[in-house]
Amino acid sequence: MSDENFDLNLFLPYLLNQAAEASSLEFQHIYKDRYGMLRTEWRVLFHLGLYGQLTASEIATRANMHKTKISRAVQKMTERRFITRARNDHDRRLEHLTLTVQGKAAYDDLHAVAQRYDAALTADLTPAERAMLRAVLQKLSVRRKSGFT
Amino acid sequence: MSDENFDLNLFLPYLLNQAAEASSLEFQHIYKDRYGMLRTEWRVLFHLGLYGQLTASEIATRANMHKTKISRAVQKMTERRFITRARNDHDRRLEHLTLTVQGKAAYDDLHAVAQRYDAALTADLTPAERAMLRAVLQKLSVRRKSGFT
DNA sequence: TTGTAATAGTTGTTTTTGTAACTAACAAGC
DNA sequence: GCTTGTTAGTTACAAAAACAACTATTACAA
Repeated sequence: MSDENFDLNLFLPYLLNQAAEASSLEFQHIYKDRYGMLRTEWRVLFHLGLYGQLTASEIATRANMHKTKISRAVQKMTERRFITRARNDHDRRLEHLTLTVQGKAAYDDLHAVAQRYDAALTADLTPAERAMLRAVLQKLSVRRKSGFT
Repeated sequence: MSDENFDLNLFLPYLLNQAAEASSLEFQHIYKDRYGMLRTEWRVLFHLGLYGQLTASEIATRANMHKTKISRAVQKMTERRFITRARNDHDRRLEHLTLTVQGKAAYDDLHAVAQRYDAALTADLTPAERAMLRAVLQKLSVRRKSGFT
């Protein structure tokens, strides 16, 4: 139609979304089936597993998720004994989150899966391609403060 | 923690999601602000704009979206006079969708924005990097029939 | 102090999505 | 003709996300 050079599959935001969805699909099934987790919950689990004790806000900032999402995820994961919460005595607004033994076990399990999963996804890429891909994606992940028209 | 080599920002599904979200953000504001469209609606618009007359199922297949999403998007866009529907006389289950003049205008506008937007996103990539990125993302976009554990 | 603003986190309400069940139309075998 | 199965699309209900308003606590300045 109007421009033969433009194809929806070449529009980066669209293409990225397709790739993100497709590549998340199987992994999503795994954490859902094994632990009944939602995407947000899985992310919280990994943040705590990888980076240790964090507050809800810290996770929200690191993961670019709204605090209400974190709040509800933490609530559910606390009920299910994956997380323990501890008030900070010096600033009682803060709550430090940590994985329980059970939470750590779930994390270790999914962490191992994630590594293998990632390896499988990138199996047919050259090391150079892998490195480039990650570098470019990191760049694209930076939230630009708008100014586009 | 357990493996120093594994960082959440190196886990491809996560990284892809971050990049997809970040890179969609500004564009999302544009089609939402200008035409009150949702992501699904924007996608339908582009499919019809780029590929001409299609049925709902065809769009669903091409865009990897569930037919209920398409159905609702089409309904809203018909109300707003962006799309016209026409029954197929030979198979009255089918409905051919076409953009109205207004729909075409919206498409043309957003299409131009998309091109500039894409260019801006990839401005600091070399041509080789751009080509490689798109090729890899296309590969990753293919729905694999599970079989992972 | 005390009043104002800022931050952490929660709760309530509205949108949007996901899933399953449904209607209508066609196809193919008997 | 009649079943039985399949496909296109819609609708209804449940799950999840987005958004705004809220409480509680701290910071800080008049």
